[in-house]
Amino acid sequence: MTARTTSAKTLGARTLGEGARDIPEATVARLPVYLRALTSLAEAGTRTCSSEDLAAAAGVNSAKLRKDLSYLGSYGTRGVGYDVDYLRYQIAREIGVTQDWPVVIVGIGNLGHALANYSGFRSRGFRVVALLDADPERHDEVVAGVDVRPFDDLEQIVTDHGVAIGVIATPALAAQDVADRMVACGITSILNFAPSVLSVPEGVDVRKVDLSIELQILAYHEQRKAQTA
Amino acid sequence: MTARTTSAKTLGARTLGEGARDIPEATVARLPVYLRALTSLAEAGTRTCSSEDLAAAAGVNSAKLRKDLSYLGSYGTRGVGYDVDYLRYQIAREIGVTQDWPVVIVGIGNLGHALANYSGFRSRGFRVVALLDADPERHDEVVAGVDVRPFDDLEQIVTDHGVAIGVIATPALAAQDVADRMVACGITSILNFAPSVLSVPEGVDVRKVDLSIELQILAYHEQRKAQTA
DNA sequence: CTCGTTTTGTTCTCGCGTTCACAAACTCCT
DNA sequence: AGGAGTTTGTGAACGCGAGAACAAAACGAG
Repeated sequence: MTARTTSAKTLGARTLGEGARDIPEATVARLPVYLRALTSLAEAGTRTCSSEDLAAAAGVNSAKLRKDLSYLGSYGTRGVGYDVDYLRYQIAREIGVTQDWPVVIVGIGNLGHALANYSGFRSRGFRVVALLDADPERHDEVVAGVDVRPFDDLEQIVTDHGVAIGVIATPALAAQDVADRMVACGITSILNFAPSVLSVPEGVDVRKVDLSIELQILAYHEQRKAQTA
Repeated sequence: MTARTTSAKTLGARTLGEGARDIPEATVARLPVYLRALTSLAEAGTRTCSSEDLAAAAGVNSAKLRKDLSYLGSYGTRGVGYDVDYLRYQIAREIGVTQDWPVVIVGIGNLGHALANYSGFRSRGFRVVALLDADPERHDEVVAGVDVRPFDDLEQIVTDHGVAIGVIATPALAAQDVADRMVACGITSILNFAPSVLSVPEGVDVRKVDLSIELQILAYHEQRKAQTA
């Protein structure tokens, strides 16, 4: 009853006078893809594109794309298409990547290293303000220009920088403890790379990325292919 | 029309005399989670568990869990629950992780390192048989007990080891080329970590893991929280 | 100004996935 | 042996998302 992943249900009950549109979760998950496709088009010098073009670049159906964009508003021009830069800005604003998001990463193993160095974060407004690890031997290291600090500094860092998003890249056993500490400090969004199910209170969003699960899904389909062949 | 992610549609049209059950895609995605939960229960010494117990450990609704398991067969006992070891074996067999899956990883940057060292692969039957990189400077390195080899060795390795699954951990620009080469060598399942949309022919499964997209989804919800507050 | 062309925004329908609710089946106790 | 208590497996209802199809709107040619 506690563990809650990002769910559209709680967001549906929103009586906001202003924008008030609640975008379906499936659409939210695709907006970043559209954003990347638009960036790619802009870099190629394209000023305007049709929904067909953009859908092809994003790898989705054009009807689905138009419906997704319609949740944001009417940013296209019939008979013409979408202005690449304008649409890009609108999506970026809607997702929230026009602002700066301070992020802490806990667990500086192989994966933590990779995440800290990942350029895709910084380019989208995510700024790694701290790397934390429980192991004192790592506290001298400097990874990606940020030095590794003890896990107990979490609260200090979170309050100092106003961190709302935390990334867990620890072993499975430590993940729940880290999550609890994060929540206690005021973090309300967690990206969990540890292979464990997290329990968090209402109002905290958790997204899970599990590398081995993805491979297992592929293995299942691969096995099916082999059986019929 | 070419890019196809793992879809239940094509699997539905299957006239297999034997097991012939086509498991819904959503269920397939949860089976690895159940598998991990069962392993965890087994390590804790639990011999038997109810659907309620297992559902709690896996972080899902118990009704959903029971329905998911019912696609595999009737492996429980009413009034008692499920035998942990037995169910674990059945799920593992269904997914295909009882067998050995040779895997190649292309792109040995930070993420490639992390993937090569990830213990969760080996423990589930995935064996990294080769690490490939286009950069000649890396061909001397040994990562996770496997030495890095030139990308052109791909075909040789795939045929030698019967590799069916490939992992792409290259920059975005190289990803499509790598995918094309993989497909040409006979690889039919690709796990793509590069932030780009892959085009592959019918019959090849692609799963995408995009680190920055996950953060952007969290940012969207975080922004919504802040707006109403 | 009018007509034809292009492309968006939206409505409608269908299928999948989730959840509830309950009958069937098993155990244990008396 | 019989009944009370559990727990599974599944039928049915419901809601969300995908895709097709079309009407509304903009543009350009004549």
